[in-house]
Amino acid sequence: MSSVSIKEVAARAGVSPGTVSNVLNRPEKVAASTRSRVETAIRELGFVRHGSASSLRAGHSRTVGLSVIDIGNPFFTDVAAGVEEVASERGYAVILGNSSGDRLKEERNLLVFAEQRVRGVLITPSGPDLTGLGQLKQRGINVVLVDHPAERADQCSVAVNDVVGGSMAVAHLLEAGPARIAYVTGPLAVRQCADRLIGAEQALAAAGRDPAEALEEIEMSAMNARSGQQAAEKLIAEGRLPDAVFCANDLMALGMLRGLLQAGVRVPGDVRLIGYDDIDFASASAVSLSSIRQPTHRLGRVATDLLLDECDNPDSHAHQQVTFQPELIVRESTR
Amino acid sequence: MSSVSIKEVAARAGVSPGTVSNVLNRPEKVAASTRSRVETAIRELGFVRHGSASSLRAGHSRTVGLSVIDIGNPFFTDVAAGVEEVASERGYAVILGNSSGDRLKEERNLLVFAEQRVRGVLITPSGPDLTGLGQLKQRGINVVLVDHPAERADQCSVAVNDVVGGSMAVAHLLEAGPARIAYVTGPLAVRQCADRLIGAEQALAAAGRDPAEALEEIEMSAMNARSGQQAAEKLIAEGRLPDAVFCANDLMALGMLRGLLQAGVRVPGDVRLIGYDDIDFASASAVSLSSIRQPTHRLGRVATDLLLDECDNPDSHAHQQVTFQPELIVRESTR
DNA sequence: CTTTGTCATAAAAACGTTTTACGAAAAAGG
DNA sequence: CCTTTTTCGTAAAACGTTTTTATGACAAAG
Repeated sequence: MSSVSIKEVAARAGVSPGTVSNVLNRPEKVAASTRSRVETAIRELGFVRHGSASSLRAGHSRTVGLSVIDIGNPFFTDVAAGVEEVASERGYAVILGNSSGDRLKEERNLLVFAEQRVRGVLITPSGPDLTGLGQLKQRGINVVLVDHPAERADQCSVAVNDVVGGSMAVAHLLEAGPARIAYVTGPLAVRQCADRLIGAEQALAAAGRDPAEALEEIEMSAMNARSGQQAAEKLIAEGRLPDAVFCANDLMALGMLRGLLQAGVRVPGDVRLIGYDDIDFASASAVSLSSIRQPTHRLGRVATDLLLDECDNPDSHAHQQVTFQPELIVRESTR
Repeated sequence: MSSVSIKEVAARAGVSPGTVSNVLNRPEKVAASTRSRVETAIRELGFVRHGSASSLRAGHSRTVGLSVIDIGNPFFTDVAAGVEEVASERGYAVILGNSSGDRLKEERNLLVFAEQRVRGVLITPSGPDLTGLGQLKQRGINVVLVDHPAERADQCSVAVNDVVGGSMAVAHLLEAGPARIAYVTGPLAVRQCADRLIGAEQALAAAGRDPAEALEEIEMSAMNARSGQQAAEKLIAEGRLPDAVFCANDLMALGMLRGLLQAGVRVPGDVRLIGYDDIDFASASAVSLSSIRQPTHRLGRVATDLLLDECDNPDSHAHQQVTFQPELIVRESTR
């Protein structure tokens, strides 16, 4: 109720409102004695700056929007944690939006962000169509793509090379000798899934094998543990187990692991298994899971650094498309 | 850049700015013909309401703050997903803060919320000291406690009965006959951990056993898979394995499971194991984990419903302290 | 002792909405 | 046909900041 304004602070400190604003925003512009007088007044009155008034007048807020595909996936959770860290350090608030892979929901999120006049948006697009983002940029809202390389040089992006990751995974599976491999994936319309497949095929080709023959694709609609287990049941029902399985993410790999073990298939004895993302639970499962590690937390941090740099230094800012390299983590499931 | 204001919409529709505002906020107050004229003008110009200006004048924003203890824990992730769903449905934006169990960080979050003049705050307090929340309420910001029962009747809260949950877990472990049980927990200063211990002791007492003798407490500083595995190593090093282990959350239980299996201890053969939270990964692990399920998603949804009801109907709103009951989920690890 | 320049502060005008008080026109009532 | 009520719109005043321009004091320069 009792909202104390800059005016009351000014009155108590015996200065004008403008001076209080200067203390808040350009402390160096005001004499040390007045400054400390104002500061104690602020403390005594428990004044908190009114963000809306501030951003209305200043023309920009101290918030960023974060739109992710699935907040339930540890991958995105780690990214979000990194984003929150940096934003918080630099005095920005994070507005969270969960698109659930739904284009409509994603657009609703962007509308909310626009209404809040966020300073910038961090987004993992749910699909290949980025028109909505162009509109944001027209409105002066900066955009950084997360886990999605920018096609054009006029914007920042952070991503991890999924082709390389897919290649690493399959090359590792082939180390044990020629093998028939199943690639269990989410929708191939999802860029990450498609890129990992390309990498897998490259690795097979490099080993002198024909992908069409040595690689079986199993495309599921969801990318969670349940769908991984369903894929396992399908493989078992068909009766011809592959020598190795590469899952497009760890959630699916964990489901696959469970399905295989339940059916009495030994991992890695009968089937070698590798996942993707290296989520915490990958190492905690009973047969610890080999995986492709992505620098998730760092992804979030760097994306936010880029975004806030763009916001705070619009002139000197140079757009960057950062690509990280994934890392192979070998554990029991492929030993 | 091109920020179109309500004025330009008004000009194009041939009405006054006030009328546009009415179309936006009280559509029933304006004649159908003018309304549609205004609406097409809005569409044609791509007008988006300026949230800051709106909340400055109206005195309240359409945002809520969410402060959680660990966004990396699937428990909180599920809660957050529920919160985001409801908020989004009702046109509110969610500002996310991660306290990491750090009191200072939590206060910084609350300050940010206050600056943004959020309509309300959803918070899982990181400790027993709730003074910071009192200040918020003085400022007219509604507060709903999440996973923490309110002590006083003047505010809303949603929680799950942790005493009952702890009791359920241990009673279930005792079904197989008298057993020596280890309770592997996070800091007992955390209410949830302490309550689950109380429940555990009650269950033992009800079975006619002396808790001091039949229950060993192992208190770890963190509540993740790593600390669970450390606890397992400690138990094994000491050489006297309990008959059953109750872990204060599933992350610790998964670590415990891994530690035990690696040492050749059979689960549930040698040691029966139960966790808490029933996170997705509990059922996906190779020896699927018995657990105490909490309605996490629902917790988030109900909390947000209560908060927004309090915001939108301050007069008719009746404070509620909702307590859910947990549910025992039996899987392989205790069969 | 004047003039010039510097600097801290004051005063006032924005920012884009919502809201209040009020008028005009239309509908209802006699 | 004249009142009374109702409906629909307008104009203008907020909301709490930031920012620009103006002002006055005081020091340095002449």
